[in-house]
Amino acid sequence: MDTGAGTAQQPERRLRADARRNAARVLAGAREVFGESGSDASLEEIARRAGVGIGTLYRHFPNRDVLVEAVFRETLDAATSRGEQLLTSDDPAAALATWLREQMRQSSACRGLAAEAMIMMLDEQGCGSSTACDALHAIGAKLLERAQQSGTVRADTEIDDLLRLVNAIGLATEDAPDRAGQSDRLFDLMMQGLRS
Amino acid sequence: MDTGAGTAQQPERRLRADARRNAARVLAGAREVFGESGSDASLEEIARRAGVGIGTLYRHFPNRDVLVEAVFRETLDAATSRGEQLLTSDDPAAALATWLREQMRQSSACRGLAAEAMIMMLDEQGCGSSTACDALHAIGAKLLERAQQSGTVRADTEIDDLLRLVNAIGLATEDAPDRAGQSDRLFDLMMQGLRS
DNA sequence: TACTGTACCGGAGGGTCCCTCCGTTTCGTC
DNA sequence: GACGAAACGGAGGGACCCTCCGGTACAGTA
Repeated sequence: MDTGAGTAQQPERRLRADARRNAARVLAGAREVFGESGSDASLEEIARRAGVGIGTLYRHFPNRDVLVEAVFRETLDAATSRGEQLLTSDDPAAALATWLREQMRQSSACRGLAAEAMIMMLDEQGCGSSTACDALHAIGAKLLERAQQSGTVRADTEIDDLLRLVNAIGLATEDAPDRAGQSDRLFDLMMQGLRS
Repeated sequence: MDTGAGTAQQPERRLRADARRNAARVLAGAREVFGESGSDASLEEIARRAGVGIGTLYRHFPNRDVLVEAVFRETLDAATSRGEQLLTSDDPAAALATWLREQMRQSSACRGLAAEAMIMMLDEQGCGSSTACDALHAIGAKLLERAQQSGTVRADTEIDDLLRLVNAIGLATEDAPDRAGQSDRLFDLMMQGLRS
């Protein structure tokens, strides 16, 4: 989890023990509250839940986006490992499809938090400063490349587009009456379009 | 524009002249402010811009969604007429594609307001009470049906899915570095998947 | 035109949230 | 234990949401 430095993974001086503890608490509270109310949940509620003053929350996470990104980083890491695992599959097209579908499922979890966070990161200049996001992209690109080399997936596609689309589907079907069914149909449509 | 009844198009008793005037002002203000700040703009700012008390705004539009929907109704109507026009095209697949692409373009306008509004409506039970939205759906369904009958578009698709996806693309590429290019690529991918 | 009932106006007010600032507390080190 | 620095936490100013109700002005009637 690395709560050693609050926001980013810079030079990183060592934090005091209480600071480390509080950052972890805020992160846990944020995970809880975001999960309940989406990424526009009250930061004061998060601080309350974490048993921490609002000032402390702001010191560690100077704005909402930083906090969302921090909460989201674990998810990113998990997706990256999952991608690495799928890279060894002997059906590259299926591996890509599986990975993307999992991304979509994930993105509509947490009341759209994951999708929002992902799209936010995609909007910044290539994931901005987030190495976790870069890693995810790299794995995705590899999965896509393998699928393309196997000849079953269109060559003129970029992972950035696919991730964005997959997250868009997750987001747009977030509150749909038949969410699972609809997102699956849309996903299939996308995969259909992806075939070469 | 029909500001005769503020929220919906029910039995509609006649409003007093000042009430009608104020509703129109609020609507105009809302269009302005939503356009600048997206659909989570301040309602008080809208009231200020309209030169109207906040209480007046709330009487005519009891909550934010109603106001967004009212602002959005014109757009909906325009899209519906455009669809009717395209129904006479002799290339049904191209007509569908054109119409959907225009929907997408529209949906990323107004800082995502249109897409949010559309998705909101799709989430309610079949457009809820909005006849404008129902009309849009009906036209879209006809366009799709014609394209399907021409044999160039998959038969197992519903207009609801397509509208949702198209709006999702608009929404997800809203702040993208290369918005137009990216949304076009994603749209093409979708259309590719739509071919039978 | 003056009158009157009422539909409508508008803003004060209580609640929530955002974010900053700074006096106080706690940690780590000597 | 003492001390400097790091971190805490909550008060406070500003913005927003939405409701409520005293006041205003419209639209019929005489």
